[in-house]
Amino acid sequence: MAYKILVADDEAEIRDVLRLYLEKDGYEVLESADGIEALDLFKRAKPDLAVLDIMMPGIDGYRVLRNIREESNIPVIMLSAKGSDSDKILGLDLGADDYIVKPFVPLEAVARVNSNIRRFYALGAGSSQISADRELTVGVLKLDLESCLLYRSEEPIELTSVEFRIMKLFMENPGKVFTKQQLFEQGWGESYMLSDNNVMVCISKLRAKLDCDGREYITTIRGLGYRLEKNNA
Amino acid sequence: MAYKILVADDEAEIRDVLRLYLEKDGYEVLESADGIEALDLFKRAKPDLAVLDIMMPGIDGYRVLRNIREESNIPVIMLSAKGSDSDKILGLDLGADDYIVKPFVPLEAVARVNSNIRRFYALGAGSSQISADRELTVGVLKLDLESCLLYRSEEPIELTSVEFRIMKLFMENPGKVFTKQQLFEQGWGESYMLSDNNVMVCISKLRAKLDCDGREYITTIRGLGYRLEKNNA
DNA sequence: GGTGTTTTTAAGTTTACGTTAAGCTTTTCA
DNA sequence: TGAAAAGCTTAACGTAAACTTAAAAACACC
Repeated sequence: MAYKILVADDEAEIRDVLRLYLEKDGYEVLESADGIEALDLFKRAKPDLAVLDIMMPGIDGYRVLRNIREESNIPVIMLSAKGSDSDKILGLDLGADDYIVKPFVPLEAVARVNSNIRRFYALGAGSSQISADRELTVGVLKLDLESCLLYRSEEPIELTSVEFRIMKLFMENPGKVFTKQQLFEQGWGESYMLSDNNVMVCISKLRAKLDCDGREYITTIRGLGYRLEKNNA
Repeated sequence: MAYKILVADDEAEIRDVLRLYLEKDGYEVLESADGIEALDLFKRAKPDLAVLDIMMPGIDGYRVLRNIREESNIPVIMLSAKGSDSDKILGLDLGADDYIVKPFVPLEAVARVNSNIRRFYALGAGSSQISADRELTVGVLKLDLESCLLYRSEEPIELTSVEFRIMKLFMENPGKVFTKQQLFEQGWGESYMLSDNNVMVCISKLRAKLDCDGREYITTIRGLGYRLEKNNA
Protein backbone atom coordinates (compact mmCIF):
# COMPACT_ATOMS: atom_id res chain seq x y z
CA MET A 1 0.00 0.00 0.00
CA ALA A 2 1.16 3.51 -0.80
CA TYR A 3 2.66 5.59 1.98
CA LYS A 4 0.59 8.61 2.98
CA ILE A 5 2.43 11.92 3.06
CA LEU A 6 0.94 14.93 4.80
CA VAL A 7 1.95 18.20 3.13
CA ALA A 8 1.21 21.33 5.13
CA ASP A 9 2.01 24.68 3.56
CA ASP A 10 -0.04 27.81 3.09
CA GLU A 11 1.22 28.32 -0.43
CA ALA A 12 -0.85 26.40 -2.94
CA GLU A 13 2.03 26.37 -5.39
CA ILE A 14 4.32 24.52 -3.05
CA ARG A 15 1.61 22.01 -2.26
CA ASP A 16 0.95 21.45 -5.95
CA VAL A 17 4.56 20.89 -6.82
CA LEU A 18 5.05 18.48 -3.94
CA ARG A 19 1.88 16.61 -4.76
CA LEU A 20 2.92 16.27 -8.38
CA TYR A 21 6.33 14.89 -7.61
CA LEU A 22 5.32 12.73 -4.69
CA GLU A 23 2.43 11.14 -6.53
CA LYS A 24 4.73 10.41 -9.41
CA ASP A 25 6.79 8.43 -6.93
CA GLY A 26 3.77 6.46 -5.81
CA TYR A 27 2.87 8.30 -2.62
CA GLU A 28 -0.60 9.27 -1.50
CA VAL A 29 -0.64 12.99 -0.72
CA LEU A 30 -2.78 14.76 1.86
CA GLU A 31 -2.75 18.54 1.68
CA SER A 32 -3.49 21.16 4.26
CA ALA A 33 -3.15 24.92 4.04
CA ASP A 34 -2.67 25.72 7.72
CA GLY A 35 -1.64 24.22 11.01
CA ILE A 36 -5.08 23.48 12.35
CA GLU A 37 -6.07 21.60 9.25
CA ALA A 38 -2.74 19.78 9.35
CA LEU A 39 -3.27 18.56 12.90
CA ASP A 40 -6.79 17.53 12.13
CA LEU A 41 -5.68 15.61 9.08
CA PHE A 42 -2.85 14.03 11.04
CA LYS A 43 -5.26 12.68 13.61
CA ARG A 44 -7.81 11.43 11.15
CA ALA A 45 -5.70 10.06 8.33
CA LYS A 46 -2.60 8.81 10.19
CA PRO A 47 -0.04 9.75 7.55
CA ASP A 48 3.28 7.91 7.39
CA LEU A 49 5.34 11.06 7.02
CA ALA A 50 4.69 14.79 7.35
CA VAL A 51 6.17 17.76 5.52
CA LEU A 52 5.49 20.90 7.53
CA ASP A 53 6.06 24.49 6.57
CA ILE A 54 7.24 26.48 9.57
CA MET A 55 5.47 29.72 8.78
CA MET A 56 1.78 29.03 8.50
CA PRO A 57 -1.21 31.09 9.57
CA GLY A 58 -2.78 30.01 12.83
CA ILE A 59 -0.67 27.25 14.31
CA ASP A 60 2.89 27.30 13.01
CA GLY A 61 4.92 24.30 11.96
CA TYR A 62 6.80 23.98 15.23
CA ARG A 63 3.63 23.67 17.20
CA VAL A 64 2.22 21.15 14.75
CA LEU A 65 5.44 19.19 15.15
CA ARG A 66 5.19 19.28 18.93
CA ASN A 67 1.63 18.07 18.78
CA ILE A 68 2.50 15.27 16.41
CA ARG A 69 5.41 14.22 18.59
CA GLU A 70 3.13 13.82 21.57
CA GLU A 71 1.66 10.76 20.02
CA SER A 72 3.80 9.65 17.14
CA ASN A 73 7.35 9.22 15.95
CA ILE A 74 6.67 9.35 12.23
CA PRO A 75 9.34 11.11 10.19
CA VAL A 76 8.70 14.85 9.97
CA ILE A 77 10.42 17.11 7.48
CA MET A 78 10.34 20.84 8.14
CA LEU A 79 10.05 23.42 5.37
CA SER A 80 11.50 26.84 5.99
CA ALA A 81 11.77 29.95 3.88
CA LYS A 82 14.79 31.51 5.45
CA GLY A 83 17.90 29.51 5.82
CA SER A 84 18.94 30.69 9.22
CA ASP A 85 20.56 27.94 11.21
CA SER A 86 18.69 28.72 14.38
CA ASP A 87 15.48 27.57 12.72
CA LYS A 88 17.17 24.39 11.72
CA ILE A 89 18.39 23.69 15.18
CA LEU A 90 15.09 24.50 16.78
CA GLY A 91 13.27 22.20 14.40
CA LEU A 92 15.64 19.32 14.92
CA ASP A 93 15.57 19.81 18.68
CA LEU A 94 11.84 19.54 18.67
CA GLY A 95 12.10 16.19 17.00
CA ALA A 96 12.10 16.92 13.29
CA ASP A 97 13.94 14.36 11.23
CA ASP A 98 14.95 16.48 8.32
CA TYR A 99 14.93 19.95 6.95
CA ILE A 100 14.35 21.56 3.56
CA VAL A 101 15.12 25.20 2.84
CA LYS A 102 12.95 27.11 0.42
CA PRO A 103 13.27 27.62 -2.45
CA PHE A 104 14.04 23.98 -3.09
CA VAL A 105 14.51 21.75 -6.07
CA PRO A 106 11.50 19.40 -6.13
CA LEU A 107 13.75 16.43 -6.70
CA GLU A 108 15.60 17.19 -3.50
CA ALA A 109 12.37 17.23 -1.56
CA VAL A 110 11.31 13.91 -3.03
CA ALA A 111 14.74 12.45 -2.34
CA ARG A 112 14.46 13.46 1.29
CA VAL A 113 10.98 12.02 1.62
CA ASN A 114 12.16 8.78 0.03
CA SER A 115 15.14 8.60 2.25
CA ASN A 116 13.25 9.23 5.46
CA ILE A 117 10.58 6.72 4.53
CA ARG A 118 13.25 4.20 3.73
CA ARG A 119 15.06 4.82 6.98
CA PHE A 120 12.00 4.64 9.13
CA TYR A 121 10.05 1.88 7.49
CA ALA A 122 12.82 0.10 5.67
CA LEU A 123 10.47 -1.19 3.05
CA GLY A 124 11.06 1.30 0.25
CA ALA A 125 11.18 0.12 -3.34
CA GLY A 126 14.55 -1.19 -4.27
CA SER A 127 15.72 -2.05 -0.79
CA SER A 128 14.83 -5.69 -0.94
CA GLN A 129 17.01 -6.39 2.04
CA ILE A 130 14.10 -7.58 4.10
CA SER A 131 12.45 -9.95 1.74
CA ALA A 132 15.70 -11.18 0.27
CA ASP A 133 17.88 -13.74 1.90
CA ARG A 134 21.41 -12.85 2.66
CA GLU A 135 22.78 -15.49 0.37
CA LEU A 136 21.67 -17.73 -2.44
CA THR A 137 22.99 -21.21 -2.99
CA VAL A 138 22.73 -23.37 -6.10
CA GLY A 139 24.84 -26.51 -6.03
CA VAL A 140 28.42 -25.51 -5.31
CA LEU A 141 27.71 -21.89 -6.19
CA LYS A 142 26.91 -19.41 -3.45
CA LEU A 143 26.11 -15.76 -4.00
CA ASP A 144 26.63 -13.52 -0.98
CA LEU A 145 24.20 -10.63 -1.40
CA GLU A 146 25.94 -8.53 1.23
CA SER A 147 29.45 -8.68 -0.06
CA CYS A 148 28.34 -9.14 -3.67
CA LEU A 149 30.82 -11.97 -3.89
CA LEU A 150 30.18 -15.24 -5.71
CA TYR A 151 31.70 -18.41 -4.28
CA ARG A 152 32.39 -21.60 -6.16
CA SER A 153 32.96 -24.12 -3.39
CA GLU A 154 34.42 -21.55 -1.00
CA GLU A 155 36.59 -19.91 -3.62
CA PRO A 156 35.58 -16.25 -3.94
CA ILE A 157 34.97 -14.70 -7.34
CA GLU A 158 34.66 -10.93 -7.78
CA LEU A 159 31.76 -9.79 -9.94
CA THR A 160 31.05 -6.50 -11.65
CA SER A 161 27.74 -4.85 -10.91
CA VAL A 162 26.13 -6.10 -14.11
CA GLU A 163 27.40 -9.60 -13.57
CA PHE A 164 26.16 -9.52 -10.00
CA ARG A 165 22.62 -8.58 -10.97
CA ILE A 166 22.49 -11.26 -13.63
CA MET A 167 23.86 -13.94 -11.33
CA LYS A 168 21.33 -12.89 -8.73
CA LEU A 169 18.49 -13.42 -11.17
CA PHE A 170 19.88 -16.80 -12.21
CA MET A 171 20.35 -18.00 -8.67
CA GLU A 172 16.96 -16.84 -7.53
CA ASN A 173 15.52 -19.02 -10.26
CA PRO A 174 17.82 -21.97 -10.78
CA GLY A 175 16.95 -24.06 -13.78
CA LYS A 176 14.79 -21.36 -15.30
CA VAL A 177 15.48 -20.11 -18.81
CA PHE A 178 15.86 -16.36 -19.27
CA THR A 179 15.81 -14.59 -22.61
CA LYS A 180 18.53 -12.15 -23.49
CA GLN A 181 15.96 -9.40 -23.16
CA GLN A 182 15.16 -10.41 -19.59
CA LEU A 183 18.81 -10.64 -18.69
CA PHE A 184 19.42 -7.25 -20.24
CA GLU A 185 16.65 -5.67 -18.21
CA GLN A 186 17.96 -7.20 -15.02
CA GLY A 187 21.61 -6.38 -15.61
CA TRP A 188 21.29 -2.96 -17.15
CA GLY A 189 17.98 -1.76 -15.70
CA GLU A 190 16.81 -0.62 -19.11
CA SER A 191 14.33 -2.09 -21.50
CA TYR A 192 15.68 -1.02 -24.87
CA MET A 193 18.27 -3.49 -25.93
CA LEU A 194 19.74 -2.25 -29.13
CA SER A 195 22.00 -5.24 -29.47
CA ASP A 196 22.02 -8.58 -27.72
CA ASN A 197 25.75 -8.78 -28.04
CA ASN A 198 26.18 -7.09 -24.68
CA VAL A 199 24.42 -9.92 -22.95
CA MET A 200 26.42 -12.51 -24.81
CA VAL A 201 29.69 -10.88 -23.85
CA CYS A 202 28.57 -10.74 -20.25
CA ILE A 203 27.59 -14.40 -20.22
CA SER A 204 30.89 -15.21 -21.82
CA LYS A 205 32.77 -13.35 -19.10
CA LEU A 206 30.70 -15.00 -16.42
CA ARG A 207 31.41 -18.44 -17.81
CA ALA A 208 35.10 -17.62 -17.91
CA LYS A 209 35.00 -16.58 -14.27
CA LEU A 210 32.90 -19.52 -13.15
CA ASP A 211 34.55 -22.21 -14.98
CA CYS A 212 37.91 -22.72 -16.58
CA ASP A 213 36.47 -24.89 -19.29
CA GLY A 214 33.29 -26.62 -20.31
CA ARG A 215 29.84 -25.25 -19.74
CA GLU A 216 28.58 -26.94 -16.64
CA TYR A 217 26.95 -23.95 -15.03
CA ILE A 218 25.28 -21.75 -17.63
CA THR A 219 23.63 -23.59 -20.50
CA THR A 220 22.63 -22.01 -23.79
CA ILE A 221 19.20 -22.83 -25.11
CA ARG A 222 19.47 -21.78 -28.70
CA GLY A 223 16.72 -19.50 -29.82
CA LEU A 224 15.46 -19.03 -26.26
CA GLY A 225 18.12 -17.89 -23.86
CA TYR A 226 20.20 -19.13 -20.98
CA ARG A 227 19.71 -21.25 -17.89
CA LEU A 228 21.67 -21.77 -14.70
CA GLU A 229 21.89 -25.50 -14.06
CA LYS A 230 20.30 -26.66 -10.84
CA ASN A 231 22.55 -29.57 -10.08
CA ASN A 232 25.99 -28.41 -10.95
CA ALA A 233 28.98 -30.50 -10.04
CA MET B 1 17.43 -23.08 20.52
CA ALA B 2 16.65 -19.63 19.22
CA TYR B 3 17.24 -16.66 21.48
CA LYS B 4 14.08 -14.90 22.59
CA ILE B 5 13.99 -11.15 22.08
CA LEU B 6 11.40 -8.98 23.81
CA VAL B 7 10.44 -5.95 21.73
CA ALA B 8 8.45 -3.29 23.58
CA ASP B 9 7.25 -0.28 21.62
CA ASP B 10 3.86 1.32 21.30
CA GLU B 11 4.24 1.76 17.58
CA ALA B 12 3.19 -1.30 15.63
CA GLU B 13 5.38 -0.26 12.69
CA ILE B 14 8.53 -0.36 14.75
CA ARG B 15 7.61 -3.72 16.21
CA ASP B 16 6.87 -5.06 12.74
CA VAL B 17 10.15 -3.94 11.29
CA LEU B 18 12.14 -5.32 14.20
CA ARG B 19 10.26 -8.61 14.13
CA LEU B 20 10.88 -8.97 10.43
CA TYR B 21 14.60 -8.37 10.71
CA LEU B 22 15.14 -10.30 13.90
CA GLU B 23 13.27 -13.36 12.72
CA LYS B 24 15.32 -13.25 9.56
CA ASP B 25 18.33 -13.63 11.81
CA GLY B 26 16.83 -16.60 13.58
CA TYR B 27 15.52 -14.98 16.73
CA GLU B 28 12.19 -15.63 18.37
CA VAL B 29 10.39 -12.33 18.84
CA LEU B 30 7.95 -11.41 21.62
CA GLU B 31 6.06 -8.16 21.18
CA SER B 32 4.42 -5.85 23.61
CA ALA B 33 2.79 -2.49 23.02
CA ASP B 34 3.24 -0.96 26.45
CA GLY B 35 5.27 -1.21 29.61
CA ILE B 36 2.86 -3.28 31.63
CA GLU B 37 2.59 -5.89 28.93
CA ALA B 38 6.37 -5.84 28.56
CA LEU B 39 6.95 -6.57 32.24
CA ASP B 40 4.34 -9.27 32.21
CA LEU B 41 5.90 -10.89 29.18
CA PHE B 42 9.34 -10.57 30.70
CA LYS B 43 8.25 -12.48 33.78
CA ARG B 44 6.40 -15.16 31.92
CA ALA B 45 8.58 -15.80 28.88
CA LYS B 46 12.08 -15.08 30.25
CA PRO B 47 13.48 -13.44 27.12
CA ASP B 48 17.23 -13.47 26.49
CA LEU B 49 17.37 -9.81 25.50
CA ALA B 50 14.99 -6.86 25.65
CA VAL B 51 14.54 -3.89 23.33
CA LEU B 52 12.59 -1.18 25.16
CA ASP B 53 11.16 2.04 23.82
CA ILE B 54 11.51 4.82 26.37
CA MET B 55 8.29 6.62 25.59
CA MET B 56 5.45 4.18 26.12
CA PRO B 57 2.00 4.68 27.53
CA GLY B 58 1.59 3.52 31.12
CA ILE B 59 4.97 2.40 32.41
CA ASP B 60 7.82 3.96 30.46
CA GLY B 61 10.95 2.21 29.30
CA TYR B 62 13.11 3.40 32.19
CA ARG B 63 10.79 1.88 34.74
CA VAL B 64 10.55 -1.35 32.81
CA LEU B 65 14.35 -1.41 32.75
CA ARG B 66 14.55 -0.86 36.52
CA ASN B 67 12.08 -3.64 37.12
CA ILE B 68 13.93 -6.02 34.87
CA ARG B 69 17.24 -5.18 36.56
CA GLU B 70 15.81 -6.13 39.95
CA GLU B 71 15.89 -9.74 38.94
CA SER B 72 17.97 -10.13 35.79
CA ASN B 73 21.10 -9.06 34.00
CA ILE B 74 19.97 -9.83 30.47
CA PRO B 75 21.12 -7.33 27.84
CA VAL B 76 18.69 -4.45 27.46
CA ILE B 77 18.74 -2.07 24.52
CA MET B 78 16.88 1.23 24.88
CA LEU B 79 15.01 2.87 22.00
CA SER B 80 14.59 6.62 22.02
CA ALA B 81 13.18 9.21 19.69
CA LYS B 82 15.83 11.39 18.12
CA GLY B 83 17.26 12.90 21.04
CA SER B 84 19.14 14.59 23.66
CA ASP B 85 22.17 12.97 25.15
CA SER B 86 20.70 13.21 28.61
CA ASP B 87 18.27 10.44 27.70
CA LYS B 88 21.16 8.35 26.63
CA ILE B 89 23.07 8.86 29.83
CA LEU B 90 20.05 8.22 31.98
CA GLY B 91 19.39 4.96 30.21
CA LEU B 92 22.93 3.72 30.49
CA ASP B 93 23.11 4.75 34.14
CA LEU B 94 20.09 2.67 34.93
CA GLY B 95 21.82 -0.37 33.56
CA ALA B 96 20.97 -0.41 29.88
CA ASP B 97 23.56 -2.13 27.73
CA ASP B 98 23.07 -0.25 24.55
CA TYR B 99 21.14 2.51 22.93
CA ILE B 100 19.41 3.06 19.60
CA VAL B 101 18.15 6.44 18.45
CA LYS B 102 15.02 6.65 16.34
CA PRO B 103 14.66 6.80 13.47
CA PHE B 104 17.12 3.98 13.06
CA VAL B 105 18.34 1.83 10.25
CA PRO B 106 16.91 -1.65 10.96
CA LEU B 107 20.22 -3.25 10.11
CA GLU B 108 21.90 -1.25 12.83
CA ALA B 109 19.34 -2.43 15.35
CA VAL B 110 19.87 -6.04 14.37
CA ALA B 111 23.63 -5.58 14.51
CA ARG B 112 23.33 -4.28 18.05
CA VAL B 113 21.11 -7.14 19.12
CA ASN B 114 23.57 -9.61 17.60
CA SER B 115 26.47 -7.95 19.27
CA ASN B 116 24.85 -7.88 22.69
CA ILE B 117 23.68 -11.48 22.44
CA ARG B 118 27.10 -12.59 21.34
CA ARG B 119 28.86 -10.77 24.12
CA PHE B 120 26.53 -11.87 26.85
CA TYR B 121 25.99 -15.49 25.95
CA ALA B 122 29.07 -16.42 23.95
CA LEU B 123 31.52 -17.06 26.78
CA GLY B 124 29.92 -18.97 29.60
CA ALA B 125 26.19 -18.42 29.51
CA GLY B 126 24.95 -15.57 31.61
CA SER B 127 28.27 -14.18 32.69
CA SER B 128 27.40 -10.90 34.28
CA GLN B 129 29.06 -8.52 31.90
CA ILE B 130 26.84 -5.53 31.48
CA SER B 131 28.78 -2.87 29.66
CA ALA B 132 28.48 -2.57 25.91
CA ASP B 133 31.19 -3.43 23.43
CA ARG B 134 33.86 -0.81 23.32
CA GLU B 135 35.81 -1.99 20.35
CA LEU B 136 35.38 -3.62 16.98
CA THR B 137 37.96 -5.86 15.39
CA VAL B 138 38.29 -6.91 11.77
CA GLY B 139 41.52 -8.65 10.89
CA VAL B 140 44.41 -6.45 11.95
CA LEU B 141 42.12 -3.44 12.25
CA LYS B 142 40.69 -2.50 15.61
CA LEU B 143 38.36 0.42 16.20
CA ASP B 144 38.20 1.73 19.74
CA LEU B 145 34.72 3.19 20.17
CA GLU B 146 35.66 5.13 23.26
CA SER B 147 38.78 6.90 22.08
CA CYS B 148 37.62 6.90 18.45
CA LEU B 149 41.04 5.65 17.52
CA LEU B 150 41.63 3.11 14.82
CA TYR B 151 44.49 0.66 15.24
CA ARG B 152 46.24 -1.19 12.47
CA SER B 153 48.12 -3.88 14.33
CA GLU B 154 48.65 -1.75 17.44
CA GLU B 155 49.61 1.33 15.48
CA PRO B 156 47.13 4.09 16.27
CA ILE B 157 45.51 6.10 13.49
CA GLU B 158 43.59 9.31 14.20
CA LEU B 159 40.19 9.60 12.53
CA THR B 160 37.93 12.58 11.96
CA SER B 161 34.33 12.24 13.04
CA VAL B 162 33.05 11.46 9.58
CA GLU B 163 35.77 8.92 9.02
CA PHE B 164 35.01 7.37 12.38
CA ARG B 165 31.33 6.89 11.67
CA ILE B 166 32.05 5.36 8.31
CA MET B 167 34.70 3.03 9.71
CA LYS B 168 32.26 2.04 12.43
CA LEU B 169 29.66 1.04 9.87
CA PHE B 170 32.25 -0.85 7.88
CA MET B 171 33.58 -2.69 10.89
CA GLU B 172 30.16 -3.56 12.24
CA ASN B 173 29.51 -5.23 8.89
CA PRO B 174 32.80 -6.51 7.58
CA GLY B 175 32.63 -7.73 4.03
CA LYS B 176 29.36 -6.01 3.33
CA VAL B 177 29.03 -3.67 0.37
CA PHE B 178 27.66 -0.22 1.13
CA THR B 179 26.47 2.25 -1.48
CA LYS B 180 27.70 5.81 -1.42
CA GLN B 181 24.23 6.84 -0.31
CA GLN B 182 24.38 4.55 2.70
CA LEU B 183 27.85 5.74 3.60
CA PHE B 184 26.70 9.31 3.27
CA GLU B 185 23.78 8.76 5.59
CA GLN B 186 26.02 7.12 8.14
CA GLY B 187 28.85 9.62 7.94
CA TRP B 188 26.91 12.81 7.61
CA GLY B 189 23.62 11.86 9.28
CA GLU B 190 21.71 13.41 6.42
CA SER B 191 19.60 11.84 3.78
CA TYR B 192 20.01 14.06 0.78
CA MET B 193 23.30 13.59 -0.95
CA LEU B 194 23.90 16.55 -3.17
CA SER B 195 27.03 15.05 -4.61
CA ASP B 196 28.78 11.78 -4.03
CA ASN B 197 32.15 13.43 -4.21
CA ASN B 198 32.26 13.91 -0.47
CA VAL B 199 32.07 10.20 0.08
CA MET B 200 34.78 9.54 -2.46
CA VAL B 201 37.10 12.07 -0.87
CA CYS B 202 36.47 10.52 2.51
CA ILE B 203 37.19 7.01 1.25
CA SER B 204 40.31 8.32 -0.39
CA LYS B 205 41.52 9.86 2.85
CA LEU B 206 40.69 6.71 4.78
CA ARG B 207 42.64 4.59 2.36
CA ALA B 208 45.58 6.92 2.63
CA LYS B 209 45.49 6.64 6.41
CA LEU B 210 44.98 2.90 6.46
CA ASP B 211 47.36 1.91 3.90
CA CYS B 212 50.46 3.41 2.40
CA ASP B 213 49.78 1.79 -0.92
CA GLY B 214 47.52 -0.73 -2.55
CA ARG B 215 43.91 -1.25 -1.70
CA GLU B 216 43.90 -4.17 0.68
CA TYR B 217 41.33 -2.89 3.10
CA ILE B 218 38.59 -1.01 1.29
CA THR B 219 37.58 -2.42 -2.06
CA THR B 220 35.63 -0.53 -4.70
CA ILE B 221 32.86 -2.38 -6.45
CA ARG B 222 32.21 -0.13 -9.38
CA GLY B 223 28.56 0.66 -9.79
CA LEU B 224 27.69 -0.75 -6.38
CA GLY B 225 29.79 0.75 -3.64
CA TYR B 226 32.56 -0.08 -1.21
CA ARG B 227 33.42 -2.98 1.03
CA LEU B 228 35.77 -3.47 3.96
CA GLU B 229 37.62 -6.73 3.40
CA LYS B 230 37.04 -9.33 6.07
CA ASN B 231 40.36 -11.06 5.95
CA ASN B 232 42.85 -8.31 5.63
CA ALA B 233 46.52 -9.03 6.00
C1' DG C 1 38.33 36.48 17.66
C1' DG C 2 42.14 34.04 15.90
C1' DT C 3 44.16 29.80 14.70
C1' DG C 4 44.31 25.09 13.41
C1' DT C 5 41.60 21.45 11.76
C1' DT C 6 37.92 19.32 9.14
C1' DT C 7 34.85 19.42 5.37
C1' DT C 8 33.40 21.00 0.92
C1' DT C 9 34.09 22.25 -3.58
C1' DA C 10 36.11 22.07 -7.87
C1' DA C 11 39.09 20.63 -11.46
C1' DG C 12 42.08 17.50 -13.62
C1' DT C 13 43.53 12.63 -13.95
C1' DT C 14 43.12 7.81 -14.01
C1' DT C 15 40.96 3.49 -14.46
C1' DA C 16 38.09 -0.26 -15.41
C1' DC C 17 33.75 -1.49 -17.34
C1' DG C 18 30.78 -2.04 -21.02
C1' DT C 19 30.56 -1.42 -25.86
C1' DT C 20 31.60 -2.46 -30.27
C1' DA C 21 33.09 -4.94 -34.05
C1' DA C 22 35.26 -8.54 -36.38
C1' DG C 23 36.33 -13.17 -36.94
C1' DC C 24 35.39 -17.77 -35.25
C1' DT C 25 32.46 -21.90 -33.90
C1' DT C 26 28.47 -24.46 -33.48
C1' DT C 27 23.87 -25.73 -34.80
C1' DT C 28 20.14 -26.25 -37.90
C1' DC C 29 17.86 -27.39 -41.87
C1' DA C 30 17.59 -27.64 -47.02
C1' DT D 1 26.89 -31.59 -47.26
C1' DG D 2 26.97 -26.94 -47.05
C1' DA D 3 25.16 -22.50 -46.33
C1' DA D 4 22.78 -19.58 -43.20
C1' DA D 5 21.71 -18.41 -38.68
C1' DA D 6 22.73 -18.17 -34.03
C1' DG D 7 25.97 -17.98 -30.69
C1' DC D 8 30.82 -17.29 -28.96
C1' DT D 9 35.19 -14.95 -28.03
C1' DT D 10 38.67 -11.55 -28.11
C1' DA D 11 40.73 -7.30 -28.06
C1' DA D 12 40.71 -2.34 -28.81
C1' DC D 13 38.23 1.65 -27.61
C1' DG D 14 35.49 5.32 -25.46
C1' DT D 15 33.35 6.79 -21.56
C1' DA D 16 31.42 7.32 -17.18
C1' DA D 17 32.73 6.42 -12.71
C1' DA D 18 36.07 6.72 -9.45
C1' DC D 19 40.22 8.92 -7.74
C1' DT D 20 43.28 12.58 -6.26
C1' DT D 21 44.74 16.95 -5.11
C1' DA D 22 44.63 21.54 -3.74
C1' DA D 23 42.42 25.48 -2.44
C1' DA D 24 38.31 27.62 -0.28
C1' DA D 25 34.97 27.52 3.21
C1' DA D 26 33.20 26.09 7.44
C1' DC D 27 33.87 24.73 11.82
C1' DA D 28 35.79 24.10 16.46
C1' DC D 29 38.73 25.06 20.06
C1' DC D 30 41.29 27.86 22.75
